[in-house]
Amino acid sequence: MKKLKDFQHVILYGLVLAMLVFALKWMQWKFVLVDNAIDIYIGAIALFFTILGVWVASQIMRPKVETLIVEKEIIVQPPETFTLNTAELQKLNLNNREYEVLQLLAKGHSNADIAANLFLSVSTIKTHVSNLYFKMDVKSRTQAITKAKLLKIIE
Amino acid sequence: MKKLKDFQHVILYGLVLAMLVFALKWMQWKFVLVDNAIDIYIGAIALFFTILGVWVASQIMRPKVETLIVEKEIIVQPPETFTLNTAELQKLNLNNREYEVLQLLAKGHSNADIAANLFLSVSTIKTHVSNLYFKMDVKSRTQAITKAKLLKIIE
DNA sequence: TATACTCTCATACTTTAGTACCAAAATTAC
DNA sequence: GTAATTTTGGTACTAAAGTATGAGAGTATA
Repeated sequence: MKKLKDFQHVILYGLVLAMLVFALKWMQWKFVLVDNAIDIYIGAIALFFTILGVWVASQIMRPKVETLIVEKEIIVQPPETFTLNTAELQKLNLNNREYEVLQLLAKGHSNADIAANLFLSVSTIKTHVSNLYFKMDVKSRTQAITKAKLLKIIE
Repeated sequence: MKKLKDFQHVILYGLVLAMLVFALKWMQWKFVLVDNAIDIYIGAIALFFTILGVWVASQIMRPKVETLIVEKEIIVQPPETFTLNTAELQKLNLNNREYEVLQLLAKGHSNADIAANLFLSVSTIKTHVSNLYFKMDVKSRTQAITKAKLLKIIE
């Protein structure tokens, strides 16, 4: 995908070449080229066109693209990095139901809410909650929530 | 800081040039150059040396360096920062005592505990707690804790 | 089969939490 | 100083939480 700019140099070069040929022709008419000087003449032509070639090359050549990677720090809020502390959870030795109840408890639900949610009676929830407190060594639901969050056994 | 490799091309070019001058000299001896053909001859020389110049330049010249900056994003984890959401706290319009009570509440204390802690009667705590619930639009201490932590108005 | 454990539910009771309403100091703002 | 707000405290009541105890049904497990 060469651009027009590249071709402009070629056209320019072509014009310069034509002008030089014309100049040469003119010189032939004006001055009699000495045979012995033909080598110098040819050499001058060669030198001139070589320099011209170099110049053309310098204009045409594609620039080399150097990729510079700049590291940019962006602070990202960790997307809820909650890692369940299974070790602590195992220590408490809660059964499935008790753990379920604990999770609902921590969400701010009442015993009645939890009972409705799990399709159980309030009595059952009370039993689970009491056992939960005993195992967690707490005396109220607020303490249970605080401790559970501290131990990272619930979100 | 040109390398030896760059000079090799110059040397090569010099050799080619010498060879061509020699070839030209030889041609002058072998064939009689027709005067009329001098233009074509000169043109050929010019064309050849131009191409040679371009080639040599392309080999020697340092390419133009265009720097392309690519930003690479690096994710940085912020180190566990609790930032009090003062905006949300102001919205709730809690007074000092209510906020104090809320903080103790969230630690799992009972009304009696809070009363003892602040040297107040349980009645006062109850009043504060009730007002607190009204302002926070909750119906129990567990909900208050959950909401307070969600809004980041307490640690 | 017996045992241990889980899960369920109930009754009776005590304690705590929460609501409603009132009111008196203390502090702050106009 | 007066008004508004905060802080305090009380009584009376209802609702919910929590304890203690017992017990039946189901499920693993030795």
